[in-house]
Amino acid sequence: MAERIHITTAIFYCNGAPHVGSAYEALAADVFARHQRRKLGRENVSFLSGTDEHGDKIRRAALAQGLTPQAYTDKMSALFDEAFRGLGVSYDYWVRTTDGVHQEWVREMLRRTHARGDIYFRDYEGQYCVDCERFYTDKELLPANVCPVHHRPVELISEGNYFLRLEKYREQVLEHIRRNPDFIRPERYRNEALNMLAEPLADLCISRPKSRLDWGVELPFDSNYITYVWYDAFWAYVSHPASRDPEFRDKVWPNTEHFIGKDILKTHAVYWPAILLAADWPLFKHLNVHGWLNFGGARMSKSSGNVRDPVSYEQAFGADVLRYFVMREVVYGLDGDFSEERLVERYNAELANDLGNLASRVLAMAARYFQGEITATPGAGGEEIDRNLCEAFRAAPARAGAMVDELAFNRGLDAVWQALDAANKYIVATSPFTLAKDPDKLPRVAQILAHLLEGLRVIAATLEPFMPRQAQKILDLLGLDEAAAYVPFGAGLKRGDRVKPALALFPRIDKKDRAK
RNA sequence: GGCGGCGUAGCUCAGUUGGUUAGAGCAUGCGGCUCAUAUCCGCAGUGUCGUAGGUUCGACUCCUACCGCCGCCA
Repeated sequence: MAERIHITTAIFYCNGAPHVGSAYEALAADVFARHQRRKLGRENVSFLSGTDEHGDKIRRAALAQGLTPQAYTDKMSALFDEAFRGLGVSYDYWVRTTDGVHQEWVREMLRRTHARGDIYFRDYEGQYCVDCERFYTDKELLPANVCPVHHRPVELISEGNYFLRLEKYREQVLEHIRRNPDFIRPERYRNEALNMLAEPLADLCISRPKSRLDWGVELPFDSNYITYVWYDAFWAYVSHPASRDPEFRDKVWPNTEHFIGKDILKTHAVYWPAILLAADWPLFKHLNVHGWLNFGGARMSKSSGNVRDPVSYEQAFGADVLRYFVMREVVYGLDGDFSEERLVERYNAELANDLGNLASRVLAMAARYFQGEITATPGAGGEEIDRNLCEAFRAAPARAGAMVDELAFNRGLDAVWQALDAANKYIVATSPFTLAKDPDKLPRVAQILAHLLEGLRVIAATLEPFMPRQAQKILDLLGLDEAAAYVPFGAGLKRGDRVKPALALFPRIDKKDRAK
């Protein structure tokens, strides 16, 4: 029986519009998910994303626009959903933390954890920052009791609250990370997590009194309180699929791949595992941590004003071009730089000249010399140069797939481009356009084109996770349906198949045009 | 203050357990082809591999110190 896996992005806190940074995370998870579906079968992969909609920041953002929190989050969640769908992000679940199924699930987990004795009540006094929605110790604060993140004064608040016994699970989480070297990847973040778990942990406050904040999930064991936003949000990874499928907990959840940004490493490497264990849930498989997407060298953030709207890039270049660029340019786990100039450079050199032009010249020759008909057997080459080319086409998908499994998206694309290079060199070396002038040599030309067309087919199939629409366009040009498109090299196109005339898949971008 | 990372060709970066004249892509110059989106192919480069020491027959790779940039924790 095939393995079933679960893939998640972070649940986006929707107090502002989505930007290229959040799109990057969704795109990385989507490329991974699409690849896994090809590998494991559509029905064995569930891919989840959604919005985190509770908490004080949301409530205040809503008020600022004269909306109720619910009306505000309806609007914002739809905005995220539309932006991601427009980029081709293919999640199976779009979870909102304000929906009924989710809230009931959170209450059930609270009940369960409380019954196990891992949630307790005590009085607490501390310096509270409304923007961070958390308490600070005195030494964490800047002079004059100012929040180190927002540089705004904190408030001294005294209240009773519910706490989760974090320290109780610290050793267990630590041990799990030690025994599973790739639990948190890349390794640099694993080391940081081990550091965080090296010292005793203060228990985690998971409630807020309704008198102060009522926009959240009510505690099942005390109606005067709601749960703190993080406790609620984590369970969004679980609530819907677990409510739908009783086998989810044991058969699917342990194979979960979380995609998160490095800013929320601590919550996902320390709090979330403890929350799971306290609720008697197993741990997930991997925490896949990515870096920042900078813009022109500067950190992209709302305060610096260089936040870029992913939709504007989608309109300018197309979703697939944006997807290709961020996956090719950024090393997963490290910070990357988003620059429009780099994007145009890569577009022209790699998409237009290498990929687009290869498709164009091969299809043009097939149309010109054989009216689009394949009159030789693809993949069954006689000469050494043919066998070498076919080997390149066989190796590329395997290599690319292995790289995506390891989150090395840029190297996966590099593997595909090695096959493209081999194809372009093969054309020059065999010169089918010269052979075609001699009618006796047309059988050889047919053989050359058959290999190239089948190679193009494999390349399109391999690129599908990265550029789903353009890949489909190439497969359409080759006249293939879904069943024939995603098979190993040599098993796709057959003698007698017909392909369509060439067209420019990626028209070159003139830099001068874009400058104005 | 503690822990960790990075510093390689003009630009962006590869260099997997130390082993022959240190690589790729982009950009630049020259040549070839004409099927193709003025595309493709070939050739040509340039480097005190952050600095100074050390270990070794041999160091971009290991060790120490320092300089610069950055991250996490406190």
